[in-house]
Amino acid sequence: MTNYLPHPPAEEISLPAVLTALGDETRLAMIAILARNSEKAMTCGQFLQLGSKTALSYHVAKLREAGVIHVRPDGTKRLLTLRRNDLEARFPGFLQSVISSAAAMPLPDAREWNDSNEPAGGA
Amino acid sequence: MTNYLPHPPAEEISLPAVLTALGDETRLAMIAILARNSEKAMTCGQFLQLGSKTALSYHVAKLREAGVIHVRPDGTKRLLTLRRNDLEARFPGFLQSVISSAAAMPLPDAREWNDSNEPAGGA
DNA sequence: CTAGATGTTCAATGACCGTTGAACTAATGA
DNA sequence: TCATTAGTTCAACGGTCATTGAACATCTAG
Repeated sequence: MTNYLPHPPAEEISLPAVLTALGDETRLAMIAILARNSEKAMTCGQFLQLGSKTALSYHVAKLREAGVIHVRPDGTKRLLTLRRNDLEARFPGFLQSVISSAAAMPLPDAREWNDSNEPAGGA
Repeated sequence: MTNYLPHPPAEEISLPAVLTALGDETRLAMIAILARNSEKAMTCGQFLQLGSKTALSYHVAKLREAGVIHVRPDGTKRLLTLRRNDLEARFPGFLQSVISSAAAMPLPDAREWNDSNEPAGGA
């Protein structure tokens, strides 16, 4: 339960805050990608297609502070996961409808996000 | 079909735009009220509890431009209606989940919005 | 016509947004 | 130890947001 970064408790997640957090093309794309890969927790680096390191850091913080994602430090990385259960408990049906609709959207930067974009062979 | 003010066609309603439009306490309260009184088209004046005339005009324009509401001039008034069908067609389940969640929220200005708040006695 | 009611437009204002680049911290691994 | 990897922090910048007050338009009623 090592919880380094501040996350709002589930009961305090605010609807306007969540709507604002998702009302940005980049962040909406992020949660669409997170939803698609919900099995394997992703890192910030997986989203570099969507913006610079600095911009990503900013967006990740926004999503975390709004209660949309959970961020867990793991070594030098951050593991990102959607707070599906918390959001479903608070706003039933909401996240799923957003994800479904967002999945049909073109990416902001129009690059393909492979599901298999592991460094693979390593360096 | 007299359509004076510019509304985006249903197919062009954008999810980020809708999310941004709803990510404001005042506008979220407006659509919650509109949803509650969906039988009787409301006027801008019905929302004066939520802000000044000028602010309301601004928020109504935002909601209209995002495709969330339809605005029809009627004499000196404007009749506002939620674009339920258009939104449901484009983002299934989305609006309903937002409305349900927003209905459980406290009002921004914390005043009671009577369903029967006619000016009655006037000044 | 004059008054009143209902909204709009405009300029101004302070606040916040999203991005950038440079500098920085922290963990990994040879 | 030293370099690399992964992400953060900071100051700065231009842009947009939400609000205000004053002036304006427009329709309805008498």
